[in-house]
Amino acid sequence: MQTVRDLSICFRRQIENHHHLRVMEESMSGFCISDGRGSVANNNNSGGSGTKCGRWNPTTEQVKVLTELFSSGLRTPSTDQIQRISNQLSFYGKIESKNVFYWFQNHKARERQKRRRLSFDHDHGGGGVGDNHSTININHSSTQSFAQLYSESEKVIETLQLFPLNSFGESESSDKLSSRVHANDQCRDNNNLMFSYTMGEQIDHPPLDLRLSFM
Amino acid sequence: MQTVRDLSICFRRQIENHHHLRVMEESMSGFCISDGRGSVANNNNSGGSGTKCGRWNPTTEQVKVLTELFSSGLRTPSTDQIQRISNQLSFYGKIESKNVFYWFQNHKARERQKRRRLSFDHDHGGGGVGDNHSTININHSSTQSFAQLYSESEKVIETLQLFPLNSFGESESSDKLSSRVHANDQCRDNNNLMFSYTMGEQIDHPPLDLRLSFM
DNA sequence: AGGATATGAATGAACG
DNA sequence: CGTTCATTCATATCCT
Repeated sequence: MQTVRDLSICFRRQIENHHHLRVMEESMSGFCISDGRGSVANNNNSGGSGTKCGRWNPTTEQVKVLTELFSSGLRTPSTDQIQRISNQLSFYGKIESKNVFYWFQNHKARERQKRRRLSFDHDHGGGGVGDNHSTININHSSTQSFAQLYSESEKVIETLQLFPLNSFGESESSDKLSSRVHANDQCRDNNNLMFSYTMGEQIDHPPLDLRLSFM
Repeated sequence: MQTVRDLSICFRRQIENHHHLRVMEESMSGFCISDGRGSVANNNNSGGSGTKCGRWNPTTEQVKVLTELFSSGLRTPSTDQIQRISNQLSFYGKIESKNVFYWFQNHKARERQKRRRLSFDHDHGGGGVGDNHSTININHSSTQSFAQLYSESEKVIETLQLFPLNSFGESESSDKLSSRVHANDQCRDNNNLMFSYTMGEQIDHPPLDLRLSFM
């Protein structure tokens, strides 16, 4: 399943077909604190499915669908959408809605991170001209409408994908950054007096009167 | 209008080549479920070397106490309580009141979110294990005694006026240690349960309805 | 074998 | 309060 890695970078690049297939059959439920690293390496072929447990291991089909959705512009599915997607994907193997949730969360974050890194490099490398427009930045947060589209005609999705559908007139106005709390006082530790217990092991409990200290 | 977020990110992205310090304080207290963030436990204080302090990293003891409080029924501590709790927990390591505030916010929110997802998953995937479908509800499973105490002190939960109050001018100010006004019911924040989620439409959806073949 | 990378999962912090 | 972002941890997988 090394496809995933590459997929994330390009938009809609066709997933490399893998040999194989192999429906999944896991059915292990919930958690299964894998006893140790040694657990099965399960280096099966690309199927990548039947992992032991403990962590969802998406099927190639699942990844494929998710990726396509993502490249279609879906970035932050609503709870409702997550559910639907999850239901759909459960066909290919075990999956929970939270998996879908995390998947999008991670995917989005990592894409952003990547881009950030790139622009960062550019900033230091060249004249700072924003020449890297290679990214579309679909920032339409209107996931709701998307839900509609999604559930009805997938054709429209394509539209979304084509362009932001949102004027760029929006100014950044990054002057504000007021930030209410904003932990500005960082690194203020080391005023904790006395030794730190945590080292060796359990300390008794020191001030545990919390509960009793109600007013 | 991205505000602080966009700006702050660029600065943090550097501290990462760190390659795990993974202290792994062995032996701790009995078991280490390693809730996500593993068990870095305190990397703050005690050494002060890293001073990485970008973000609060709760010690196991802190988490433990917070969790107990939560399971006792405390969900939205008042500023006052936050203060107290923070003070108490500072014994175990660096902590600020805002951390406590956020902790409860997050924990509460995630509890709900999880519950929501679970119900969904069960409704459609698992074959209807429990219904437990709506109306959240606090799970006072353990430490009932605390619940008792807190239910009295809970006072008006809605007093959650944002915390800024970093001014620790006065000390504990345990002046009125008996302002137990009324033992009002604490669980007033668990009455939401929105998301109607129309049952009718999403039911089956043969697994491949996602027709993403648009491209 | 072991390091590097990819990525699932979790969570602190913050926004609207 | 519900969401979203950023960061970190834990693994699985890949690569040398």
